[in-house]
Parts: sequence; structure tokens; C-alpha cells
Amino acid sequence: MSTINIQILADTLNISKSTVSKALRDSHEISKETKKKVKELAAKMNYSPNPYASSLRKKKSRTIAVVMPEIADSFFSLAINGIQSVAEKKGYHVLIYLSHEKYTNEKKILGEVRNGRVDGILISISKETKNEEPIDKILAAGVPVVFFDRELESVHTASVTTNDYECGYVAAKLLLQKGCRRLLFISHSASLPICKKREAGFRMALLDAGCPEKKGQVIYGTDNEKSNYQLIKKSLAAKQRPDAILASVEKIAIQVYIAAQELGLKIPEELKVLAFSNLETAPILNPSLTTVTQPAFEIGKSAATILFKGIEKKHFRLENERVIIPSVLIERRSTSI
Amino acid sequence: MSTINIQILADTLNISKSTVSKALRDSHEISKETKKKVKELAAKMNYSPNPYASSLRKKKSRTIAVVMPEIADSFFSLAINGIQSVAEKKGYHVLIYLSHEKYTNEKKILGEVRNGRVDGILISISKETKNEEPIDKILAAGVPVVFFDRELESVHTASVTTNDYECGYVAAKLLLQKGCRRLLFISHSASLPICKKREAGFRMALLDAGCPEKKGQVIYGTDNEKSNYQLIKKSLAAKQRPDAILASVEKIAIQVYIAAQELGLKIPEELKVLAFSNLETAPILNPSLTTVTQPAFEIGKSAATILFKGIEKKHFRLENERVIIPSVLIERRSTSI
DNA sequence: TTACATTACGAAACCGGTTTCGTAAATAAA
DNA sequence: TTTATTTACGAAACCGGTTTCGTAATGTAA
Repeated sequence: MSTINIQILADTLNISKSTVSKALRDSHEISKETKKKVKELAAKMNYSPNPYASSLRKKKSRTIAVVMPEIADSFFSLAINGIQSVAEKKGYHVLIYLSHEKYTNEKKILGEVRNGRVDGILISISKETKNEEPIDKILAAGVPVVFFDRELESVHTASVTTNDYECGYVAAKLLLQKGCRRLLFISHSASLPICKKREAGFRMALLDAGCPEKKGQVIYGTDNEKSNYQLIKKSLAAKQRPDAILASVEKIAIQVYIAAQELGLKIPEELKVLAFSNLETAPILNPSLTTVTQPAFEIGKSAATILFKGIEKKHFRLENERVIIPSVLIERRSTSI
Repeated sequence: MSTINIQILADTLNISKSTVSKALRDSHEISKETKKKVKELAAKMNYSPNPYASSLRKKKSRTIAVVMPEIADSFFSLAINGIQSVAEKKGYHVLIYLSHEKYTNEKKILGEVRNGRVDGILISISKETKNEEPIDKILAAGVPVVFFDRELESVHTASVTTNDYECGYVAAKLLLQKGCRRLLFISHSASLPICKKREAGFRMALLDAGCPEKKGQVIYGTDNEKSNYQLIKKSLAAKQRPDAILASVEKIAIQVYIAAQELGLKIPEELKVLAFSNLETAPILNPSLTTVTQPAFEIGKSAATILFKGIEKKHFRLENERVIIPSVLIERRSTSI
């Protein structure tokens, strides 16, 4: 903790601390000579004002919070990159919180950022989250909130998402076009809006193609990679095994590859695979993976941009901002005929 | 910004704010009944104390900063995970800063966390960083700093790294054992200690194997993926092309795969590849990639643990802490004979 | 009954800035 | 020359907590 403060500067120069404060922030009330003296001394003494003292008085923290389920995931790291790029330009600091997909963690986190710690919040909700109360409390406290990717639809605030329904539809359609008939959608959540939309698109594509609804055409993974692996392996080892898998997230796709490899199932000949994924390695997988690639960086960037509007413009109506940035389907070998 | 503060609680209950403050923190000076009243009202009003007011008085922010070159990289996201897991348990908040491999960015960031904003700093330096001044200033201000992965050796403080020299040696040795003779080490920096150590280990293995030192056996990549791709492609297209590549970082390995694919060079038959990498997809690449896998999570966890010792124990001597957590060589198909 | 200790609380200082407001001195306008 | 205005600065309040210290009321020991 630096022991040098504005009072020391003032005493050293035999002026008042108000003068120092104003001089450092280029107030018109202060003469050029005084400003020069003050700034030189400040530089010499490596003085930098305590941000919390300033925050207390100004009621602005110049800090935002990013609340996410996890970080070791291509989508989320790219999204943070996008968020950070905007925050950096604006001169804001970024606090990172991980819910680890638990509602209770998320609730606790949200309780800790409701009290002036941050000027705004970007959040991608946990799988478990259904209750809007923690977020509503934040909004009630006047702190702007923007959802990115995973939203809670019942909360009236801005969101930046991608066209999940369409992507689910298009992905399933591609698999159908490639001649697959026993499609399996492996989702990482039965309740998250993004997953439900992808699932709905998937189901609709099957209906449109005249495929009868079958039970077991959608299964739900967990957060545990091993149990997902078991689940997938079991499903791929069944007599009536799927001939195509659509994975809702990259972590599941990886387990599908491993399970298929383990079982000696050839992709794409015996099993086609398509995944929602931001894996940089998709083009060099064995075989290269067809993906629905989300604009992760742009989602982060756009969400942050909207958040800053909400922070800086008092009468900006966040709840009217519902941005949808389309994902891109990139065909690769894992779905070739 | 929540408008409800300790004064409002006090007024509502017709007691003083000192009593409220003490009651909320279970001071022995306050009677059970008063504590109960205060806590109930606080809960009812969703009161949560302003952390910056508290920080100002206590001279503790319960916040740490993590300064890294980038975040969209498996190593760094896993490291953050490790850091976060410790911070969470300790009840600390985590600020994330990205230097984007630029010294000037890093310097600016370090200037902004020297003033009470954080109680400690975890840093992995940028490629460009050679000057210890910004970090020394922080240490001089009494803020503990711990390096993780990328350290600045001239600064006297704690560091958590991996056994880079040995890994460089072992990796090269493996490639030699597989019959390769024209090894190429592609490094992402000529100056970073971790890269220099890996390179030194690599060179030593070649010497020990009686391979004459050749120029061009080590080349240096940039931060730009396209230019790395060009560099690699050029090198692989040369007459005397390498028969094995050791990549110092996963981003480079990916470009090697893409370039080899583009040139129709078969891995591992015509080119063996080994990379320092934390890619989750290493086992399912085409072909699966032999890696030196760094204990990213553990490095983050260990660095954070040491940092908190430095924060909490006044007389803990950080400069004596030099932890080295070994990496693991995992053989896969990309180096098979 | 007196002296001393304990309990429970409030007033005020404090952390380190920012902001408001008052004012002396210098300058401009009348 | 007098009055109005501008310039440049300082004193003090303020942000919202925490902490120190003083003290009235009650309890306990001598």
C-alpha cells in the first residue's frame, strides 16, 4: 500500500490538497505554473491517486464485473477478449467471477457487486439459474446489467445472443442432407434458453424433413467430462446407435470424438459430427470438425458496448436492446459423405 | 448505485452508525438483541456495505490483479481457473488485465494497480518486457507480486514456473530418438526466460546427441498467426526442410498442422511435431499431438497461494519462493515412427 | 456502602480523495 | 478612481464505512 497520498504532495509544496487535486485533473481554476509544479512532483514521487477514495466521492468505480459459468472454454475466453477490448478503451477495470454453473455461487457473486463495487455487469447465467431475483435486485439498485450468450429471458434488460434456433435448424438440416436419419442432439442443459432454442431448431428440422419424433433423440450432458464420456459411449454402443451427433458445446464434441475413437467408429463414414464450437483446432481435428461457430469476440464486444451506453447515458433504455449476432456454419470433414 | 447505506439503517433503528457497523460484524461490544435487529433490517433492505469505503479505512481491498499477455490460450485460461479457485476460497476479488504482449500496456496497467486498488499482483510478463522498473515500483509500494510462468528474473520476488529447460531437452531428445535429424524449434520469443530455457534445453539435447549446431535450427514467431503461418510454410517448403518441429506454444503448433496439411506433408511420417501445449484437443487432432503439457491450473493455484501468504503474513519473504512444477511429456501419434 | 469492572453504546476522527463555497489579489470596465 | 469581474487558491464538507475513545448504566467485589 503506497504511503504517499495527496496530503503529502500538498505539504511538500506548501499548498492545499484541494489545489493538488484540481491541478492533477487540469482544473481551470489552477494556474499553469502550479499545475506544472504539482504534476512534476507527482511524477517524481510516483504518486497515483487512490481509486477507492475517488470512487467513494464520485460514486463511480470505473469497474465492471463479468460473471460467467467458466473460463476454460473457447467461447468464454474469446468473449472476455471482446469485453476487455472495449473496457480497455473506456479506461474501465474488469472483475472476473465464475459461477461454476451453480446458482448459489452466482447469487453470492451478484450480492457482492450490488454495493457500488462496479458500475455495470455482464453476465452469462449458470445452467441452474431460473430465479431472476438476484439480477432484479441489482437492476433495482440502479446497476445496469447486460446478458451475453446465456440470458434469463424473464429479466427486462439488454442481451446479446446469437441465432440459436436457426443454427439448430440449419445444423440438423445439414446432417439430414448428408443422408443421416438417426440424429442425436447432445445438449449441455435442458433449461438454458440457448440450449432450448438450439434444441427447438433441431427438432423442427427433423419435423420438416418428415422424421418422426423419437424419444432419445435429445440427451443432456452434465458438467462432468467423464460422465459425459460414459453417456456418449453408451449411446454410441447401442444397437440403434445414432448416425449423426449434434453437440451443443465443444466440450461434448471432444468427448464424442474420443468415444468414437475408442469404439473404432469412423467419423464421418459411420458417424457424422457437428458441434457448436469456437475451437481453434476444429480445422485440424481428426477429422476436421464441422462447426456452428459463434461470434464470441463480437458478442463480448457488443455486450460491453451496450453496457457502457447504459452506464454513461442516464436515460438509455437497456431493456430495448436485444442484439442477435448470427453464427456461422462451417462445413468440414466430420460431416462429409 | 444502491442508495441505502449504513446511516439509513442507523436512523431507521434510532441507533448510531457505529453500532450498526459493529453489529454487522459481530463485535462483542454489541448486545445480542441489537445485533439481531440490525441484521434483520439489513437483510430486509438488501443492504451490503460499500466495499470501497471499507477498503479506504482498512487499507485492504480484498482484490488481486492478474496481468497476462492474453487470455484466449489454454494455458492462461486454465491458470486463471487455478487462481480463481484460490481467490474464491479466500474471499478475494480478481481483476483481469491483458498486456497483449506489449510492454507499454503492461507498464500502464501496473501503474494503475500501485495505488491501493489491489492487495497483490500475479503477473506473467509480456514478450517485450525487459525493464524491471514498473514491477520494482510496485514492490517498493509494498504490494506483493508473484510471477507465474513468465517471470522477469532480475526482479526479486516469488515465481511459479515449470521445468522449461528439462522439457526442452526431453522433447528434443524424443524427436532425436525417433530418428529425426533436422530438428527445428519454433519459439514465440527470443527473450522470454521460459522460451530461452526451452531453447537451451533443445540445443543441449542436440549437442549431447552429437548433432552439429546449425543456423536456422531455431526460428522465432510473432503474435500474428498469419505471419507465423507464412514463416512455417516457407520453412517446410524449403529443400532442406526440417523433419521435426518443436513448437514452443500451442498457437504455433496449430499453424504447423495447417501448413503441413496445406503442403500435403504427412505427420508423423514426413514430419514429426511436438508442442508445448495445454490443448484439450491434443488427443483428437489429426494426428493426435505429442505435447509437453504444463500444469497450468496448478501453476495458477500455487502462485495465488503464495501471493496470499505474502498478503496475509507481514513477514513472509516472497523472494525466497521459487516454485517449479514439472510439466509432463505425453507421447501421441505426431511423433510416432 | 464504596470501589472497581463490565457491558453496550455513541460521538467523532479517520481513510484519501473530490467538490463546494468563500475570498484575497489582480485585472478589467465604468 | 471606483466598481465589477476574473483568477487562483484554501477551508471544510463530503463519500460510507471503521475504529478509537469516552461514558452511562449495570454488575461485582471489598
